[in-house]
Amino acid sequence: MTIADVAALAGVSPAAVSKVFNSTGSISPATAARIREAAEKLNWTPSPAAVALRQSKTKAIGLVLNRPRATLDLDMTDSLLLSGIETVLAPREWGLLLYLFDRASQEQVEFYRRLVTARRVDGLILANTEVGDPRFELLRSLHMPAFLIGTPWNEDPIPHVDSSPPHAGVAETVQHLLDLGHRRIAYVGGPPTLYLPLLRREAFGRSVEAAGLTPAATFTADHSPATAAEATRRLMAQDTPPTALVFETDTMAIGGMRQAKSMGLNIPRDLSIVGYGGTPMGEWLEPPLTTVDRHSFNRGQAAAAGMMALLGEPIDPEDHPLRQPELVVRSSTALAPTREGVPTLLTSSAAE
Amino acid sequence: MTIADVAALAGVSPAAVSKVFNSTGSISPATAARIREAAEKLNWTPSPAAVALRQSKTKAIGLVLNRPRATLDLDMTDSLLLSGIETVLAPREWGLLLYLFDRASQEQVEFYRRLVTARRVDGLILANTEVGDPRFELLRSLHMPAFLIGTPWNEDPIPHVDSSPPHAGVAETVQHLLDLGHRRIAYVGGPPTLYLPLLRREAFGRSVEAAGLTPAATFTADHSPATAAEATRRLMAQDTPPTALVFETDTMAIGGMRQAKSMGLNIPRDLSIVGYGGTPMGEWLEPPLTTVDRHSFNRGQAAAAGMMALLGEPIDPEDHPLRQPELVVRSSTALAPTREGVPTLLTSSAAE
DNA sequence: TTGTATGCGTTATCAG
DNA sequence: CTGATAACGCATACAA
Repeated sequence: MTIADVAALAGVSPAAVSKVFNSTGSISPATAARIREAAEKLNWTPSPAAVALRQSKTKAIGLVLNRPRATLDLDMTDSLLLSGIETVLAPREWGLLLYLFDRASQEQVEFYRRLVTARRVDGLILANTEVGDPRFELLRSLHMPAFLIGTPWNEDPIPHVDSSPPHAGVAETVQHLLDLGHRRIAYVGGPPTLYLPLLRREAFGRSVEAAGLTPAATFTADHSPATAAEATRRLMAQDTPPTALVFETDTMAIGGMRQAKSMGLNIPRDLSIVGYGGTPMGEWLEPPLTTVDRHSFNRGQAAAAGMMALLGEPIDPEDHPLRQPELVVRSSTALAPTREGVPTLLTSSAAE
Repeated sequence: MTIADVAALAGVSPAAVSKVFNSTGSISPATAARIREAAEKLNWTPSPAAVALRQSKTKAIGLVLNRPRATLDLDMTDSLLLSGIETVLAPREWGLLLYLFDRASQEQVEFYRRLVTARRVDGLILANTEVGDPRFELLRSLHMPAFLIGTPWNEDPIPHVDSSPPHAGVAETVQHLLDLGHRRIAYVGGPPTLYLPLLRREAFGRSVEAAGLTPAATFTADHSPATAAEATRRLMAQDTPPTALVFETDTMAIGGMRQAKSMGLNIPRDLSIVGYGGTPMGEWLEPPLTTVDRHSFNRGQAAAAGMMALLGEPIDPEDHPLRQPELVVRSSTALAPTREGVPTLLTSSAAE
């Protein structure tokens, strides 16, 4: 089934068929209809391979997900991202190629270089900005359109989509805890290589300082629940442990929550916990997790729309506006532990 | 950068280059080396578009995931599957296209028909067999190679990978509960449309009956945690509630666990809970979830290897053998509640 | 408004 | 063992 068959059936030239299907050139409505009908009858659709060869465009985009073994498997915001992207591409008949990059087993520059020379996609959607991330420049120098989900770590002009500020929700989180009377609020972050988490932790520090408190933070080697649990253990073993813990990700919060409970702490009575991300699982934890929902599905849609626009596809990114992250208050946060029956909330002086 | 450039640099014809890169025909080692060197220097790789056009092969496979809105977003075994597949394809330079099928918004036959006429992939990996599933025949009639993760509902010869039996782990689960002294074990299943879950529930019934007990089961409208929670509520509100609940999926178990706890039940003291699937999150729930780990990552690898073999790629599926599901006993299961201090385990007569 | 001719980058066939 | 040539299916420039 080729364009020639359709042309023959419609009694026209292949060129005419092509023009109709690309709404280029001009074809009389009558013959256009005849052509469409013929194509329909033959169940014909332009061959992506031929089109790709002819136009050097694949109508496919690639999504690169970093796969830090321990984390991707646990957090599901990536699934939502994926889902959102596919939802935008599919109706437009664009393909979505999935690439997993495993830092542990491959060299990054080489990885992207191969991706580019493979020429399977017209553009790449990236995520997980790192401090000093060389990918934006690299891809630009390789002439591969790229779109970032997140914010570049420098002034790089790479098109991207992210909430503004990127750490949106952190200040609200702190305020929420302050409102509940918490004065000893600790932050549990991961490694400082990922940029967005870094911004969040800085934002946390600013918010806490603005309230006249001294920020306390602990950092772990990765974002896995296991290391977050260990960090929690150490924090809570102190003489004057925090009354609230803010985790850099939901995955960490889950690990921390479990650790706290295994230490006999009641959440939220003895300790309030907040995550970040909005994993759907949060709602089903015990207690349900207070977190900042980043609306990953919508984020994926926005990114896909942005990428399509970047590639010249007729799409209005405004149709897929990014929803700002929002603090979702569930039951893992509550009034700070009282002292002699008086909620800290009502005392006039901060606990420290 | 085309094959011609490489040929020129190596001082040979394009055909020679092609032969070297496809290890077809015969080329003297000397010139072959020269050609490889030239290709390396020019950073050349065959254009997938041109190859696809010429050979009508895309070196890409598609993975179709059914997306029952509420479920995909919660359970992560799909992520693991994806990850496993990609891990096998990437090193061989095959692409992985992701397709999401949303039953609610599209007609299935039409969906697959489009997928086939689009000719973007050489084969399709399917999952989530349904009773009466028409896809295997459909794709066969459309001459699209398909590989199933799971088991066909009928005698369909579609190549597939699954544990044997498909419900492996269920009997072990029941035995585990019996060993703990449970006699009132209820099953919480989802809709009867999905075939593998159906097999599991049947296996549950058989195992329980074999122990001389009467199987009790409740079914919900979908596999979401919300409906599983509601089912749990009803089950536990009975006069003589079960002492153990077996859920059809981990996602359901999570919903059920939360519900039970909100009813004041202590898990596992008052109620034992078992899931199925092996979601990585299970380890971090409170208490950690006893479940049957299906090794989804490995399952994905096996499927990818099977699909590649089916498509004639030189790969030995034996290199990616399927690991059988295994019961992972964590803390959501324990001795059945005692009567007057005596564990049911030690009484000679069953509770009912 | 429509048709013709050409080339996109490869590989398979066949002749050398 | 190697090279010339045609064809894969389509879209574009240009001629009609």
